[in-house]
Amino acid sequence: MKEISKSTLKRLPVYLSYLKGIPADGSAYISATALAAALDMGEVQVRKDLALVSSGGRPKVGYHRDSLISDIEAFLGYTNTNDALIVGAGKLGRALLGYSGFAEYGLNVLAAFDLNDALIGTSKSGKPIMHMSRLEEFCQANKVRIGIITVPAEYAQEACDRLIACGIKAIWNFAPKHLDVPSDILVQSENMAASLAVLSKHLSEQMEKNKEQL
Amino acid sequence: MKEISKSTLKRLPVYLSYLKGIPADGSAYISATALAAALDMGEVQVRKDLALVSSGGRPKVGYHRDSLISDIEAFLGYTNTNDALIVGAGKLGRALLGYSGFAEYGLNVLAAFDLNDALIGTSKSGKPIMHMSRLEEFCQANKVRIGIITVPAEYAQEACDRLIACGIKAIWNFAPKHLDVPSDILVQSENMAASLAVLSKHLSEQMEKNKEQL
DNA sequence: TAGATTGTTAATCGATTAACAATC
DNA sequence: TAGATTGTTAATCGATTAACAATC
Repeated sequence: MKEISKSTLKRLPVYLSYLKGIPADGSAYISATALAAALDMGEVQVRKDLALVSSGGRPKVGYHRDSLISDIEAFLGYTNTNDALIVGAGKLGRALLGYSGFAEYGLNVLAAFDLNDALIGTSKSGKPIMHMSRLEEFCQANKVRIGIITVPAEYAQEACDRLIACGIKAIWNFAPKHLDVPSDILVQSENMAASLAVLSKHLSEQMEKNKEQL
Repeated sequence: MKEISKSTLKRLPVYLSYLKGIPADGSAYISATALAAALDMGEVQVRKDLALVSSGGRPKVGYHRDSLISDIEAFLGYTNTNDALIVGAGKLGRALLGYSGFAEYGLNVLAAFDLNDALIGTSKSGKPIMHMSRLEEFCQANKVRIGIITVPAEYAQEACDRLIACGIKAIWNFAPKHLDVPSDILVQSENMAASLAVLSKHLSEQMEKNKEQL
């Protein structure tokens, strides 16, 4: 199989969610051209991306929608479920703990952990919030492969180190902090600050443009 | 001023948060080299990024930390505060409504809106949750410039259209859905599915490697 | 057959990296 | 002065786009 670029990897779930959202009463087939038009993307780019994960494309017809969905899901590894736990049961941590939509991506969040005794117990979602002291024990009892970090920035590295010591191989980091990890561990940082920078710059540029027009 | 690339724009907040986290009792100066080392980045890249937003770099000394922070903030437009509102007061919407850390990025979330009467009132954060029918009125009374969408995917386009009709120029979209907007409106999508794809692929690749070793 | 579509090969573009000159 | 650092110019790399051949 050809190497896949990170940009392609990030576009695949976009295709996937669009494909899943198509009403079932329509055609069973969809072309890369149609996908590109619906998502405002270059059609060559879409075609190339799809070619990397599926060989089901037929000239004049396109891709069979359901097969394409399966191919993308298989490629992304959504078919094996990944058990995860959350470190930090603050607002964001609890929101993620209660979010049921992750199952669609093969992500199964088992529990959240926190130092604050007031939070320990069961959340509204029915999933347990446990004390940090039970983290190691829990990891050994369950095959947890993903750690989600939603603690304040100053505790993020510590949380990260403990997760790695527990044998976790991939970290989804929501703390605005760079994490130092061994090279075999993947850190995926959800960089809200970066998004805000893009928004903020757009608005300040627009304000400048308005000034110029006066 | 030179054109700035989107990749640079997204790295600037990373530098910013690192700079802010440096204890004040250390040196007042920091070099691009040191920044690069701390954040695991290329030092030429950091130097080039910083040169775009600040001219305070001095050979052998580096940048004055506080001035560099100011320069980055000014460049990103964090000095003007942007008023924002949230559409969708579900778990994620309420988590964002209650998050106090956005002020640091010049983002001021005023209120959340929802169709569900049970949610209307005041959230724990002290900020109001209002009925969607009052959206237009609220936008006219306040200078809202950013709309944050946290509704389910199927309502996202509708929410987006209403926000644009209210005069909003930038949208931060948490719904897993592509939004169609006029060209002068900026949509920044927080693509959690993309992050999950990266995590999932990493784990499935690692599993394959383990198999090969048998 | 003609036309829509796929998939591939070549060209372009943009961003990163390397090399180096300038400065304190 | 020597060395650390900045900032710039040139080379490389990777991803996107364009052109085109293949297919049903």
